[in-house]
Amino acid sequence: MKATLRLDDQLCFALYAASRAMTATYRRLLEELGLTYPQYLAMLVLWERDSLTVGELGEQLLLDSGTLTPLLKRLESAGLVSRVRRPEDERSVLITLTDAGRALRDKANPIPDQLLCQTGMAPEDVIQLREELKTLTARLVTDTSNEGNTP
Amino acid sequence: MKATLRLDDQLCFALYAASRAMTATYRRLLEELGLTYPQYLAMLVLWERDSLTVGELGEQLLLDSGTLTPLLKRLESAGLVSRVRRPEDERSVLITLTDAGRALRDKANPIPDQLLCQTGMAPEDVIQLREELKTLTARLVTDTSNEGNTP
DNA sequence: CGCAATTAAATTGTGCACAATATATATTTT
DNA sequence: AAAATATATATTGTGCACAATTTAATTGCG
Repeated sequence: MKATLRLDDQLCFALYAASRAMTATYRRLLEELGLTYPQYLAMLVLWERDSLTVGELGEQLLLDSGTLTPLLKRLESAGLVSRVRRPEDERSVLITLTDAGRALRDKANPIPDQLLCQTGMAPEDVIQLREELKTLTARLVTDTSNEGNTP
Repeated sequence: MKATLRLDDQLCFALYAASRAMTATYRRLLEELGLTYPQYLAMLVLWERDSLTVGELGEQLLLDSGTLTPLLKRLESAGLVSRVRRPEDERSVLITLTDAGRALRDKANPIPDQLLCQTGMAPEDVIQLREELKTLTARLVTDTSNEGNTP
């Protein structure tokens, strides 16, 4: 059977709509932390392992310096991270949490549960969907016809 | 069990990464049509039902005029659609395909199958994932704590 | 060593998303 | 009918994404 051009049939649109709805949900949760959703993702990575280079952060988030540099400058302006050139290799920039950045983690702690609640899904269903999405991402990213892609 | 702050555990990030990977895949497919991915979505709606107002288009795509107006102006510059005020209500703007816009559908026809191929997924699995995502979107959007959201 | 090639970030430019506001037209109320 | 209200789109401003280019530092090679 041939796939159609109907909007309703497109996996891509279901994905795109869900991703935007999810970001909108986070926007409200993150408002009081003063973070945007992509900034929150960067903070998640830093809370797990502090002092990463821009490149290492980008590897986790699948984002390049064109996106991360201005985002990290905003986090720096907000007093949450510091950006310093690595002495042993001045090409890379180390991103390190400030005390305020580390402290923000406490305010972020309830967010994952709040979000789970908003999805109205059973935790095991969330896990299954999440893993399906990871598989899909891996297939789309590693596809050979994808060579030369960002980042 | 408590949900964690680990990036790897987040449904939101799996969704965000998958959506961006999907868009990147489309970017290559759409290059020869001269369309961006959101422009392609708008064209999908118009190919299904021509002559829609900006608002009706936004209802389908869950986008507001702040996003659509400039996008549609670019489609107009590309000669694919026309934008004219509705005579019976000059507040709304009718978006109508040009001959070139209608003709572009032929070039778009193979795309859904090409994409299905790139996902490496069985069609029935794609359908199931798509419907799960629609359910999730509906839950996130209709959530009462979501009132006052865009659009 | 000296220089080409490589690597890491930053910069520039385009196109979304989306909040907030403005503008213009239509409808309702008084 | 005039004023108030509502509706539809457009505009403005911020913050991503991402391609392409630039800048600066490091590595490799002859």
